[in-house]
Amino acid sequence: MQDLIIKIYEKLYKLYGPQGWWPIKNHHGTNPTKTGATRGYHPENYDIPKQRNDIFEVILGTILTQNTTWLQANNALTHLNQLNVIEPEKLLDLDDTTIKAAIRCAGFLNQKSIYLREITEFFIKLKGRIPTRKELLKVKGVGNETADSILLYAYKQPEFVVDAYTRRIFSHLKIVDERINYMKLKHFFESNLPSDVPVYQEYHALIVEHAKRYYSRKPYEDTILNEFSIK
DNA sequence: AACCAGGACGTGA
DNA sequence: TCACGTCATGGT
Repeated sequence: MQDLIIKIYEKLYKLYGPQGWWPIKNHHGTNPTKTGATRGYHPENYDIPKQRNDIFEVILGTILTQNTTWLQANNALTHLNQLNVIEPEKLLDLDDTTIKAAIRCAGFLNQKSIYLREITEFFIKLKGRIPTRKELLKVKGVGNETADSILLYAYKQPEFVVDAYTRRIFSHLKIVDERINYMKLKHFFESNLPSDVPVYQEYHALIVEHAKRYYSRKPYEDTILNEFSIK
């Protein structure tokens, strides 16, 4: 099984190459081969984010992209950037109406405006310390995937990120049950991979990239990974 | 015109 | 624990 999970990773990596997640606005690298590419990707640079505000920006992005496309989340981030509030203290100074107008394009503006405040207050209280997963899950608006995304992409901690695409692909290949819950699927990957941050970062990004192409609408016709299908 | 998008929360079995 | 409705905008 370990062999299978690694082989799928290698196949996807050869197909799409390094993805350069998580995109950062003020990073000017681009990856022109990406579908729907926006600026900010930094393939093969696993040292990003480093600055406090860049870490903060990744965290804002994890909230904003919940159940929406990255394009819309990125537009919301652009608006926040224009307001010069991709800095925790400044974001808290901004009134609710302005925040909602800025993030409106990412959907769920009422709850996300609350979530952004909650995670921002939490971030400030950390004073640079890396949060635990349990701490993150206590923050309103941070569920399993967002917590793992923050840990893996903002803080470079070896926490595998699972999303709807992950379950869709691997259950379609009959490797896992389609009703497997988040934590079991997460542990499935973590127990079948070396605990390596760049690998975790790339694997999740590659899954998203592959799923966007072949798993957005039924019937799923994945001829690329078909060779790995069990039975 | 329905369906989907890099989910989370509250509720009731 | 698990299933379900709700939250909202924008693209296909």
